[in-house]
Amino acid sequence: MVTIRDVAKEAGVSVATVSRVLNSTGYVKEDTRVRVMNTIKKLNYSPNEVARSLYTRESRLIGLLLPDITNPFFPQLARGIEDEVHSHGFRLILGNSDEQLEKELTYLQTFTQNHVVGMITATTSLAQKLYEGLTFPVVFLDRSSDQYPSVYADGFEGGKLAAEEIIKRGSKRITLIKGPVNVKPAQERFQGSLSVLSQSDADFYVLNTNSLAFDDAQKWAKEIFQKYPETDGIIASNDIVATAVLHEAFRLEKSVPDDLQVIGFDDIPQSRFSFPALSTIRQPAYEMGKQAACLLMKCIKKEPLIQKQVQLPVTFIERNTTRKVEEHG
Amino acid sequence: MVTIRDVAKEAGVSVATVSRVLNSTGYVKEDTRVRVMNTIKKLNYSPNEVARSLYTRESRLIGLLLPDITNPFFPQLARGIEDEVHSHGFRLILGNSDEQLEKELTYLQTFTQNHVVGMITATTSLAQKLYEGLTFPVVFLDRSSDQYPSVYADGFEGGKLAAEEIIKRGSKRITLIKGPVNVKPAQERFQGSLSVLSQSDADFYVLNTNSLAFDDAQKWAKEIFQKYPETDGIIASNDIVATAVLHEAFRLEKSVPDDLQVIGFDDIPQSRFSFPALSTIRQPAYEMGKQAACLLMKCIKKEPLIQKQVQLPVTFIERNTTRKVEEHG
DNA sequence: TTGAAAGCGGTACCAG
DNA sequence: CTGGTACCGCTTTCAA
Repeated sequence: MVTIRDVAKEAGVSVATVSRVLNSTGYVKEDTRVRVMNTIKKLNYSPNEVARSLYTRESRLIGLLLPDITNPFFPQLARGIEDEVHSHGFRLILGNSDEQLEKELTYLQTFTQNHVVGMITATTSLAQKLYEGLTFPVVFLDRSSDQYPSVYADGFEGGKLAAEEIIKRGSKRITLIKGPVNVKPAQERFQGSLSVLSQSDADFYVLNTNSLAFDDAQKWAKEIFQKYPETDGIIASNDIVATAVLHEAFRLEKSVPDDLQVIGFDDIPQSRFSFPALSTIRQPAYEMGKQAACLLMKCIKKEPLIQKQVQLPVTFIERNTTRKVEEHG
Repeated sequence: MVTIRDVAKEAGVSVATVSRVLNSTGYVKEDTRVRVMNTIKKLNYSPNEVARSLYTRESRLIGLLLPDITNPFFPQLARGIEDEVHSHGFRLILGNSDEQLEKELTYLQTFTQNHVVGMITATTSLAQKLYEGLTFPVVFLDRSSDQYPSVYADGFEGGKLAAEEIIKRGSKRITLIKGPVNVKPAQERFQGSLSVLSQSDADFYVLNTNSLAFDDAQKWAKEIFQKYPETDGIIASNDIVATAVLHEAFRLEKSVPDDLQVIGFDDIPQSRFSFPALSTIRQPAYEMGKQAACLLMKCIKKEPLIQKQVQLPVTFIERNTTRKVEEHG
């Protein structure tokens, strides 16, 4: 491995000088700068980030904590983040928390030990105080925080939108699936939908659930049609759950959207592929990731934050699990 | 930040001793070991990985290079890897290459500069010589290599299987979509299918393509039905492409699987959600990730490799885009 | 069984 | 403008 000392010797200068040209700090005569640059190229030298990091107490690494990369919503976030930070010369350490406090702690420690310059977290942590001792900036993604900069979609509005659209399209006996209590975005949507439903003249039934996984959702789906067979509209916690509902409806030979409307949440890439193609409330995942990364970049560069909270709009994506409504009906 | 010196002072020993208890190396009297452990806990000390890494020239980081985390096949790989390496105390630095040589190089440098202990790559790099100068072990995933340990599914066999199944189920005029030439696994499948088709009595048409993205695939799909409208069986490069084909078939009101059979490749999670549910050749992605990580762990621990090449079997997943065949027909 | 001290490969202060 | 050198926090000889 070629070190800064090798370069210095070869170029006939001191390590201090090499360091200066490397970082473009202090004064270096143009001649020597060029000479050093050449030896660097000649020796194919690239500075040891670890050594640099030890002294400066900062790496070029950024921690990214996600609930589960296998959930199709998160790769989009991750990619938005990567594209942004990569262009600033930063790289990502990735962790999956599975919404478990213990794993989250593990990664917080990893990030600290490796001198990350900042982190982005999209995981639960009802206990925000976990983040208090940290020596680097934190951005919350997909969930809001009063204390920390955060980027999130307007879940409450999304929930309202879902309820409004399903009512507007004629459902009268609506099932509202309440997501896990510890998943904050799911609760916000739930509250949004609830606020609309409670003021509407539709009957509705709230189903408590404790996960957003497909296999679990299949059970909820069965339960819904058993307990509330006359339901003609289902607002699901997310697109995965909605898809499970769709499957069960198909199995029971319910006609979607004529007898039953279904609305999801997220607009994950595969939602357009389901049958019927899923109507859903879209969160701009890639954009959210990108914005979170931008916010973090600003924190790192100590630039003032114009706004700490970035709330991105959600939109209703009309596909085929909801009925058409005549605009001038 | 509390350092090893703080612990040493507090415990009334030298830093050398603290280091010894930290790493369980050398002799330490039980009394002092306990005392040191207690102060560590009391001070909530956790060693600085960067400093450690500088001296040992090894971090606890592993590089993971993927083509694109947004492609649903890869999160599964990533998760398999993460679960395995996490249990050994390692963490991941994640990079997307987009199959671009330049980005790949960037990450190779990042990994080197950060002293990763090893890396797993699932990206193209026709230029395997890129990896030759590396000072840490490399495992190839989803593609095979003669020189490096690698984990991959049997693409050639998978291609054969797809062709056999579609023929067995009655397609006579088959379209074979040839994936991008620089994506090796796609080419292996292609060759596998080709070998079967060329020996069968089916007519077939080969469509050249240069990407595996959905939006591009929609164009190929249109092209297929234009150029070869009488086709009654399509073997797609992967599930994404197959889904695009399905969409176009639906638009043209082709009846699947009665008039047209479609087979995909990968069995990404959403394939069961498509309509009709996609028949496909399954690659055990999570398992592949896990195996690759195991292999890397062995390389890192310098344990002998029983086998350098791990080839995992592919299986035909029969769903609804292929016809049923009576077993004793 | 323990401690002193020499690095690991950079950065940055201070002197010249 | 340039060089010498003291760190950054940890590991590992070598002596005691």
